[in-house]
Amino acid sequence: MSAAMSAALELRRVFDRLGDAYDYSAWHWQPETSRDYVCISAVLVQHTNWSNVEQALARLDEAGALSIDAIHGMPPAKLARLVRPAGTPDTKAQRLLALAQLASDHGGLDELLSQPAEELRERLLETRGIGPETADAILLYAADRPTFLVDAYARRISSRLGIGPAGDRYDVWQLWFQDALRADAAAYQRFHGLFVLHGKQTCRPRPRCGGCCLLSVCAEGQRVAGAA
DNA sequence: ACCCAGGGTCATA
DNA sequence: TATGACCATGGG
Repeated sequence: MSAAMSAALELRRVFDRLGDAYDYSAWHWQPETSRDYVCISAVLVQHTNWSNVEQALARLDEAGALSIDAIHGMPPAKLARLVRPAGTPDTKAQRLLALAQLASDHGGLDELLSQPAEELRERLLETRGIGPETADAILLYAADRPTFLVDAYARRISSRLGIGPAGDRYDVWQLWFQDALRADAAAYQRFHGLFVLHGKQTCRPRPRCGGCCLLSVCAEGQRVAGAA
């Protein structure tokens, strides 16, 4: 059996178990989630706990600024005040403004997102503060394009299972996942959501093993007795 | 009082 | 190419 094939089988098993263990409906980026919400929260969640993002989103909502249009052209200091709970407020305000400007340049968010996937990804990556992961979050959840969203959990969980490529290059990991798992946007959304739901739980950089994770290895990286 | 978070950019070697 | 500093708030 080829390495790619066994990786695919292993990953399918992992997602089956995660799907049994976690309630995917609790995941916050659902198909019906608005595009504005996805785009804004994708920026806010950079290196940030989701609970902080929620606080920032609530403040934006109160201010009537939970949309790309409303953010466009807003004074940076004002926007920074609103997103402060998400951390690095000045940086994130700038990034949101850059994204809103990009949308405006293309006739609005819907028009921007309706471009072919490759062009859209290029435009996003040219935008200051939007790197590969944020771009793919927007592609996958706001534009509904099939792209594997690689995050710290996807890498960490896979590495601890003993699969996945060496190193941490985004494009390498993405190709590896996509080669192993050919799927549509809905499936890639689910893969990502399940990785995060699980990863938040127990997959710290330096694992402290309190109860074991639901995969075949515990958070310390040791095999769990009796696990499949 | 730590450690951590679903990144990205920039400076250095 | 690869590594480290920096951003900065809130939760465990």
